[in-house]
Amino acid sequence: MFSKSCQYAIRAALYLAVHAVDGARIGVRELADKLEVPQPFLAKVLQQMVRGHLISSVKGPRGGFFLSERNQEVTLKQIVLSIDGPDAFTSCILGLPVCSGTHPCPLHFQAMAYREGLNYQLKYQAIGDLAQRISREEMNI
Amino acid sequence: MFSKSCQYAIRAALYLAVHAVDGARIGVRELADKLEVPQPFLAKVLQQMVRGHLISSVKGPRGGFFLSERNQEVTLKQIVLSIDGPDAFTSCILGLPVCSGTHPCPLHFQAMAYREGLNYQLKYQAIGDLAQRISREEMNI
DNA sequence: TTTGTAAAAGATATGCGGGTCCTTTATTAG
DNA sequence: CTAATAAAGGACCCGCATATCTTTTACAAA
Repeated sequence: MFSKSCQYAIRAALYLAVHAVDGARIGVRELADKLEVPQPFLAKVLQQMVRGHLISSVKGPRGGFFLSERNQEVTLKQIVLSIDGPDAFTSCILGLPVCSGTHPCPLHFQAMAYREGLNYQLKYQAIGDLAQRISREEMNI
Repeated sequence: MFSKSCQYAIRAALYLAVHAVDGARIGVRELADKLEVPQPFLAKVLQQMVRGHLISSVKGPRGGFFLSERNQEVTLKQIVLSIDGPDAFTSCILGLPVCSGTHPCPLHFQAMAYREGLNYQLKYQAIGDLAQRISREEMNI
């Protein structure tokens, strides 16, 4: 479903939303440590996210990554779109090049029903909001 | 979601169910041709399916692949299980090693709803039945 | 202005799913 | 029995996501 990059991206964004509060910044080191993912690779994903304006960063001492006000409004869908591209939700589950409502594959409608459901969720989950739920319910990231 | 191997497997099984009727056999050549997939790779997938008793084959002249009575009862879920293994539906959508109802990731319940629905469909779709729907509604395979 | 720090950037490696090729074995038609 | 045919099996290759390493750039504190 999601690529490793995308999974890391989502988890990193959520971690920042929960922990990089009140102007605090978090470095790759801590981030990679807490998420238990390879540090150099995570760094790549993070800078890709910065370029896509999904998260923010400052260099230098006491620098690191964080979420601006605007970043808090970013939805999970935007992250997926930015990292994995637009095909993640639209491509045929059987890999057919042409598969639509009018020319469906045998699994088209089943797959669509459930993907649209998830799609809808991601579309309306802003990182900031989700972060509150995570803190409240003590979820894993 | 599904690996290429698994997609090919499902499509091949469905093609056989629709076209390899009345004791007719179909060779890799035709199968690869009609499904528009690489022939040697499809051959691998097919023999894997034979070993898993998902489809049947006979060697020699007029040989090829086909579905026995028993094969017709095979469900899509069995195919997925046999090719992609049991993690296809159970692994965490964010890649967390531990993610369950009691220790959920932030997307656990949304993802579950989505996957369980599809899972249910696959579990109860026998290849033979699905093939009839495909013929009836002239679907792509 | 200098120095330490941390991200950005670029170049490079690796593992594995995906894909190919070649040889062997089984079957069946003649 | 033989020859033709088609699947089975083994060995191999390749591209890309994934991962790493090194150098450069920016910033902040003193």
